[in-house]
Amino acid sequence: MPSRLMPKADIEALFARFEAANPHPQTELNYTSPFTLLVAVVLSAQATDAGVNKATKELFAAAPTPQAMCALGEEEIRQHIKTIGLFNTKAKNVFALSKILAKDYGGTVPKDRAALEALPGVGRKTANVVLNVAFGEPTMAVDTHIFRLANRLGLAPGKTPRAVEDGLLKRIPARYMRHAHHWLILHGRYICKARKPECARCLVRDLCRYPDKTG
DNA sequence: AACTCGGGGCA
DNA sequence: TGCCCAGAGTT
Repeated sequence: MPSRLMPKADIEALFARFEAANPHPQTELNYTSPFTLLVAVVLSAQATDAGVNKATKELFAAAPTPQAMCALGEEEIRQHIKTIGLFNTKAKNVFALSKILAKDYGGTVPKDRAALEALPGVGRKTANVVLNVAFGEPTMAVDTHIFRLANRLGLAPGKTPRAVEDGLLKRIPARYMRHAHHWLILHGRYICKARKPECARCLVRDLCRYPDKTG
């Protein structure tokens, strides 16, 4: 099996291109604060982004803070997110974590991995997104897109999300860590798709270590 | 590390 | 129908 590890120089070039093409990448998830970001990511688990975007727009208009979310109540939350997958569990989790944030953290989102991962519905991936996007910490959130791209491109091949996360942290230059998550996730969503990657439109095709390039 | 959970989207 | 999705929780 040929090495699929992308050379460091190529990784530099890859992110330089992403940065040139999209200097200020933004997630498509609808959020305006650490709290709404946290909830948006919790809701996005195993759900399509279009549905989550619509649901969060409604939900956050009604309740943009933990206190407001508590006042809204679990049943009302459920009604707002009824169009996305796993809405039952997610409504329960959003209500429960809002209560915890309101009671134990004065309505703020803790800038602390252990505290975040202790919240219902929040795992390592969600905690990393919040730490990176909301608080600017150098973490890499490995979701299905990032996991796929790390292996396809050869950025940090690995069998488990944690192995990929560690590899990405080591191999991505520090100055790109702040936006790497957004660049990769948008690339995975629209170009390097799971089913039919559109290599013909790919900005970094010549750097890619994916053996089955098409298009 | 592997399995379960549990809805909608899309081929 | 069958497989996938911007995962988390449990065993």
